[in-house]
Amino acid sequence: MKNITLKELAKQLNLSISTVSKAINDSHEISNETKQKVKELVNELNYRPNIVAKNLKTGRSNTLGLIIPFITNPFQTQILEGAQQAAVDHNLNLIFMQSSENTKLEEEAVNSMVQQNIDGIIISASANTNEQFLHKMIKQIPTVLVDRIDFDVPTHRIGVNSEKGAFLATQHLIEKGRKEIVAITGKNIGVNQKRLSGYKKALLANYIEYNPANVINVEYGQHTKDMVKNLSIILERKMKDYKNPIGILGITDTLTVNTLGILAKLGYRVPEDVSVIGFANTEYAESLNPSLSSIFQPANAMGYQAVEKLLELINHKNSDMDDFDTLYLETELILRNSTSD
Amino acid sequence: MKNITLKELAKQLNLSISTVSKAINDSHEISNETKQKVKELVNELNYRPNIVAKNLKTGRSNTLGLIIPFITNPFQTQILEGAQQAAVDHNLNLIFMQSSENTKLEEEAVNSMVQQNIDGIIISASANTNEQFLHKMIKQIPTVLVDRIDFDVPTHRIGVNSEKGAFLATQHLIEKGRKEIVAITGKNIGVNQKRLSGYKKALLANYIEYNPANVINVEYGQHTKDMVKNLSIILERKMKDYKNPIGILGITDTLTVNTLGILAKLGYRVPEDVSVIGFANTEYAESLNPSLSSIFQPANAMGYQAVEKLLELINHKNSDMDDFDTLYLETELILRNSTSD
DNA sequence: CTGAAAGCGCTTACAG
DNA sequence: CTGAAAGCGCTTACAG
Repeated sequence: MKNITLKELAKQLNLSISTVSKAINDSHEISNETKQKVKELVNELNYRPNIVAKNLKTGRSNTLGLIIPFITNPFQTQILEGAQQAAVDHNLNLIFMQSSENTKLEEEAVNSMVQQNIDGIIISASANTNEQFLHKMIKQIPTVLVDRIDFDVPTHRIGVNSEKGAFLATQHLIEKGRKEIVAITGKNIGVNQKRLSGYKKALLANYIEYNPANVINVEYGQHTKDMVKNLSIILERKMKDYKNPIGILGITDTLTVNTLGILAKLGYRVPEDVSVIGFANTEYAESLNPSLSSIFQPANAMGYQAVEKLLELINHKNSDMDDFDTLYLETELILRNSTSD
Repeated sequence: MKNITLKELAKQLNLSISTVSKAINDSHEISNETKQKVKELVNELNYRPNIVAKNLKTGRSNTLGLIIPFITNPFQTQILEGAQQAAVDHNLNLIFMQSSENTKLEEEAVNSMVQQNIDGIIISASANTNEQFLHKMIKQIPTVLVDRIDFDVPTHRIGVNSEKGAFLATQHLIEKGRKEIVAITGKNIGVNQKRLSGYKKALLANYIEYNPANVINVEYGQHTKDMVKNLSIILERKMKDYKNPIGILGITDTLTVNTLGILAKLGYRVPEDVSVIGFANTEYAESLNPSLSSIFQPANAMGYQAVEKLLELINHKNSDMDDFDTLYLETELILRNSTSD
């Protein structure tokens, strides 16, 4: 089954390749009559232009890249889903790579994508990424930051209004009469700052003094298992020092859901002893133990808009832009059993 | 920042383009001395071959496609993860599309991928796909079936030993003294047959008569919400007819996890009244309500091997093969609280 | 309105 | 061992 090419069409129609090409692309230079004839044959033979050849000619690959820490993280899966949808809508391909929260793998992912002539990259930076690296990356290839955007770099950034989400969640814990409000964060994640700031502001607004001992900072390394073990040890040690009832704010999906599992193992009752709320986008929140109150983030929309912002960047590659957008999408508080007693 | 090309290298080295190309590809025709010089400049200028041009020349896109029903389904995410890893390891790109369990979208996905000169496709067929469609697809483009493989089509298929998994899980429920063993399946999913067969064989092995009323068949359509509602109504109606304690076998991730949520809402105690085990790959099994016993499937390995089988197919495109492999990877029973009382 | 020609960046028979 | 030439399938200035 040989592929039909312009050459073949031209031959059958007794026209030149250029004319056929223009007819297919609806150029104004071509007569309607010719266009008509060409299109008929295109349909009859089911001609499909060779996109690789087109790409070579136009110098683009029509492919975008997405780099995220863990595809199996449901929140990040949703970012991917949104980005993929946007790619389809814009007739582009999307490939993704995982950094596994490892800066070295992350760098390799960027290099590999650059090497493949990817048109641009959307990145949710891994836990220990430094700004230096992102600066370098942005010079190499059009880049948009997504979700983990607390970096001072000259490009578009699409995130979530984490501060407000954290504020509302903390406020909710306080209203539920929690004597101690604990925040669980992952070391060096680009979302901590804003979320902690929301947490602190809520304390302030309720005349509660901020206590650094109430912020638990977990190594957020390569293996979730190690992280869970660490968190487990820390929680076991610290929980008894806190005044009951306790309220916990989880800073990421992974931290929040695993906190539930750990508390169950340690024998704490949720929400009676400890109520838990966190940034969590899992579809399964309803089936968790207990069903989990969460700050829902529009991950899907974030992925989608990141693609659109990236396209803006790619299309204005040459005109030097120096005003970049930072979008903060709104979160939503979804209350379930883990905070209702 | 203009890209370095072979032409540029050739000019700087006072060599022809062909020689440079051959030197870079380590052709035996080229002297070591020349290779040396070329490679030095390659490193110095950080030359990266234009993959698009290479693809045009070789007639391949070096891109594979994966079509799955729902990327947000953790099990399918793992298939994607494995496939992506394999793609990276083989220096290929992977793109994916979602069918949303909709045969029309599925067909569009295939068309779109074919149009883009994808080298081959891995597909986990959506719930109502008919064999006819797959036969047609296989003629168009190298195709490998993954996970949902109960179709009689001439190509490689990579699945899981579902029958054995279902057998062991059912056996486990029986050993736990469950008076009634209920299976929850989704209508027209390509994995039902084998799993139900394992279920039936376990009954048989324990001298329990198979009762069709114990197989709940849910519409497995586009929206999970609708599915949950349906299942909820059916369970509410049927559960009281069954003899306690009941054992439930869930045929998919989605069905199993949602069954837990529904039972909780209906006020059934798990595992006291109803114990639940199912095919489920969620990372969060530990944190479910209660922690979920499951038949773990090597989804990741399935995705990985599907890519390798697809490459076999692509590389032997011309030699007509007529013996195709069907691989059944082994499952693993992981027991947690939802079946332990 | 149509077509001949150049070129995107590479590979690979073929000649020398 | 090196190089000139053709060609992958397309687009697009340019000429007529």
